[in-house]
Amino acid sequence: MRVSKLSLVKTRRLAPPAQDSAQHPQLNHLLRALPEQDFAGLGDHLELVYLRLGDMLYEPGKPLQHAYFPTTAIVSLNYVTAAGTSVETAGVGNEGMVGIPLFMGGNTTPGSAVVHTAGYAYRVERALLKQEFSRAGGLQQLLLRYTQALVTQICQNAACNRHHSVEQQLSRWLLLTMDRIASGQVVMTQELMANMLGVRRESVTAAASNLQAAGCISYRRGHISVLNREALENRACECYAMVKKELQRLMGERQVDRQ
Amino acid sequence: MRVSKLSLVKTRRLAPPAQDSAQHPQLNHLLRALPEQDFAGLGDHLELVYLRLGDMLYEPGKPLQHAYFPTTAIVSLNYVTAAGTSVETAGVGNEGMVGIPLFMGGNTTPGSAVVHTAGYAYRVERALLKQEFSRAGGLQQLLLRYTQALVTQICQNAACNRHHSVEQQLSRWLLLTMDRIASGQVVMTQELMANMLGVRRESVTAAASNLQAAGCISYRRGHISVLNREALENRACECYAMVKKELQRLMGERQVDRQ
DNA sequence: TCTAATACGTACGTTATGGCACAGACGAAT
DNA sequence: ATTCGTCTGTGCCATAACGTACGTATTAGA
Repeated sequence: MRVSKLSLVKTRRLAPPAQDSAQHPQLNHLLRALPEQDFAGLGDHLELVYLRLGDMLYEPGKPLQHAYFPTTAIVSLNYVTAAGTSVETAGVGNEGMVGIPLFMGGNTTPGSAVVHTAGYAYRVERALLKQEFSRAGGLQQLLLRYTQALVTQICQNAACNRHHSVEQQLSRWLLLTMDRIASGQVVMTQELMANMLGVRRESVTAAASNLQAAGCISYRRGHISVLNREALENRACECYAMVKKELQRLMGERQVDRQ
Repeated sequence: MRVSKLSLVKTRRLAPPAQDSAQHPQLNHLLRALPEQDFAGLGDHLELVYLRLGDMLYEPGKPLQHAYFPTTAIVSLNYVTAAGTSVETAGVGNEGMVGIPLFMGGNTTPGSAVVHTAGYAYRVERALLKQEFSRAGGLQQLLLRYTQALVTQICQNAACNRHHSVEQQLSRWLLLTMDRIASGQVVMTQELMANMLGVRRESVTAAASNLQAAGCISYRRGHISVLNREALENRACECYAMVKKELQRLMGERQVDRQ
């Protein structure tokens, strides 16, 4: 039985790089989009944390204590089946927030949230987030909008899992991940990518090999770079574009609606 | 290319049965769970409508005009891929509501909502729902909780699509559907079920045939009955139980939280 | 520089599902 | 009762992805 290794990641727990000073809440798109008066309630309580690869931000059934707004970290929302296999239902990077159930009222989920790209995030405590959310102001509107974008991503994943090939899915996943990082290089083993996609490691190897042969990407031992973005987009299914478009529509330049 | 026929359903558009009088908003679990003072704002504006098989309650990208609270109808939330294939991302029956994007702020979705079991629903107009939602009272809490339950269902579907067999998925789908109807009999062709699950009709035939041979169900031309529920649950993946449990946890007897 | 651990490549058989084609069976309407 | 449209059963082949096994390459650290 093939079992997810996500929760077993044994990794060099690198200390956070020294340049914390380069971090700023505005690097997170949600925090940046927040009108000043709404940000005020959170600002003082934002805590900068370094998230290491493999850190589990929340576990199935356990109450969440914080909401996280990633800046350079990327977090994967996972489901693990009874048989031990896993899938990523959605990814969260600097465009979003981890901890939706906090304000939805459930406090827990049957899924888990695991860091798949180490980096920084700002976090706030559960009680404060709930309090600010209940003010029914800009924060609430923004978070609800974001939730809808997240739901779109999850739906698209469900469709993608059913109908698209591993190569298409890998392409989609790479594009979505690249959009969340500044470096232009994904640092991740094929084994971990396979866990995200819920496929065999060998299938990822084959797909990556194809993509490299086609000149879309280049990779070496735990590092992937995109060489030709357009070509990669052509090999991906429409799911990438759909998710992107919907995120743009919901979170884009549009001001928070004052209704 | 195999294409979803959901939107092409050509069906005898049966007139609604005469016993409308048997309908009542309380048949919908959300409306029933609503505290009196919260229900008051909606009550007068609820409109009873009969939903016919194949009716599309909303289409990709088109603004929703109403929210629907099914009583005897069942609605399928679908995604259609670029290639024309489809999947159900979630189903909505008397336990829920169709039209989450109304209060999430997006007004539209990239998916669609199609009636898969004809029946009744109460609906309210978009503006009214938004207004009542923004009161930040019991209705808001209830709808947010329900949204989380729905998200759970979608996530579970995503995992299920990846890892479980057609037979397991058919079993899960049947159980979820049975829970939403009073008659104990699902009225639906295998072709439509195949569209829901995003698989071939022949795969459904094979799976249904197995389940019948095992004594779990019995079926004839467009009608399926469950003979042995426990046996069917054993053949389903854990996804059914997970979704059920989470719905119970979030929406169960618990009173709306007054925080 | 060597070694061990880790990551990636490849290969072979198995299986579930898909695509397609067509036959048989049912049931509603004439 | 017959007819015709619809639904279901079955068979055949193609293929994508899986399970497993093992070999090779790269990197970190001694």
